[in-house]
Amino acid sequence: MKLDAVDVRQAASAADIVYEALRKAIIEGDLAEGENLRQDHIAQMFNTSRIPVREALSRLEQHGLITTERYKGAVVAGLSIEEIEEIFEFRALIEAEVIRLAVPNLDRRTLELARQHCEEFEREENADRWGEINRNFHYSLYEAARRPYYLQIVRASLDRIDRYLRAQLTLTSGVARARREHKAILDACMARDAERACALTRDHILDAGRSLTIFLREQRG
Amino acid sequence: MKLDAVDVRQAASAADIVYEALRKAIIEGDLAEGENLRQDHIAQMFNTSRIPVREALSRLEQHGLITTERYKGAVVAGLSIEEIEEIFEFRALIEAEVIRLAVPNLDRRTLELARQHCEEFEREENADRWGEINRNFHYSLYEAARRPYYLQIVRASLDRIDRYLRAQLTLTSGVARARREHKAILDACMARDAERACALTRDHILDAGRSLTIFLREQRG
DNA sequence: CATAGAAAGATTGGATCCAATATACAATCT
DNA sequence: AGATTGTATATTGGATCCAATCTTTCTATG
Repeated sequence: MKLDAVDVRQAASAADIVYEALRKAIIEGDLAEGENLRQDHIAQMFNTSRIPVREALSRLEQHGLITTERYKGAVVAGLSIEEIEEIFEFRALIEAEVIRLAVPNLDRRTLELARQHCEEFEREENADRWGEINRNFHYSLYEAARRPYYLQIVRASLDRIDRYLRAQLTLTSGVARARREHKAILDACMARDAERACALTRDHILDAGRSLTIFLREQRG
Repeated sequence: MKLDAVDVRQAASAADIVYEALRKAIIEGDLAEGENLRQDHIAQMFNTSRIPVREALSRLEQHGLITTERYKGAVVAGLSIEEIEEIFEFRALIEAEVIRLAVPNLDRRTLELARQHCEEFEREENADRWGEINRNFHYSLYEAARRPYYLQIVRASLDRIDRYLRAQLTLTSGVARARREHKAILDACMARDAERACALTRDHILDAGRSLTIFLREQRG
């Protein structure tokens, strides 16, 4: 018998589907911050009842992507500049450490994959895809750290600020710098220089954070 | 008009109450790992319907305190020794950094509060209370870092391993060492020595982790 | 006796219904 | 007119009901 068996136990529930769709929409900035999320409205969009929607909203709230008030409903969470700064600082700490732990475990295959993502990020001209490719590049390296708990936290913290990071890439012409920095990080990884990869990752994130907050301070007044 | 107004908006919903109760029970080890959590059963215990229970369970799952399988239900999550080691390593990284950031902001009042928690931890003989006092001591210092996002992560990661930490304190006579280490950390804070407080906190957590994993390896075979 | 398969019971996921609360707006009073 | 109260509507939180799935038990059969 030849077929791609999938684990039925993890088939997506309605709540899973709604959650993933909303998460993606918020991360990619398709839902503006402050926008109301009406249970009924969303339920109709997905051809389901409000129950799975409520579960999805509950999960989003736990991850800080929306805020809810009793009897008032959910709105897409916005972050103050201070909060954004804090999350970038946090990411710099964690992701630098993750890279340090990853370098000794990098094999030829993983490095080749990372190189491909890096090149794709260099070539890609469609700004809408930068966020995703950027994520793929970093994750392909992070995986080698073999630290599922760290990675879960990294993912959650990246989710919170991904919208802003995408804005930073497109609106402040941060791509050019990101491209250079990615190459430098990849180089350090290929040279098995954990300390250098760690320091470069840290600076990469802090640079992006600084550039973003400068931009936001101008924009928000 | 003279009355103590409370903000009605943050009155607890049924789901909040169930969530907090289950969280506490899991953290404190009153619910054994692997134990089934039947929606109906819990609903009856709290005199409510299954809907708020389901929301509470969903939140617990997001925080990793339980695992659920579709149509099968929820069980209290257990951690492998490797997972426990990873979380301790992670905590050492974060909490050390938090203390470093906190020290410059420590005022007389905060230090006095921390000193009281420290003394309480020294005096307390009831092992059931060590976990909570330990938490209070560390948190009273961490607050001064003024990093809400970091603290949220710290809380979540501590929640995951609190059961085991409590076991470590009582079963491996880790209290004596914890008491010494707390005093050393407090001393460093009072001396405004951020680097020393940082290093001591790091060692404090790694020590506890090592002691715990040794114990668990014996116990679990 | 062991085992495959069917039937029954238990449990979860989702839909629908009801109650509690918030918001918007009209009515009333000064 | 402006402020205040009452009312209608919209929306959420929770209860109840139904369908899908899992688990257990029972039975027939070799």
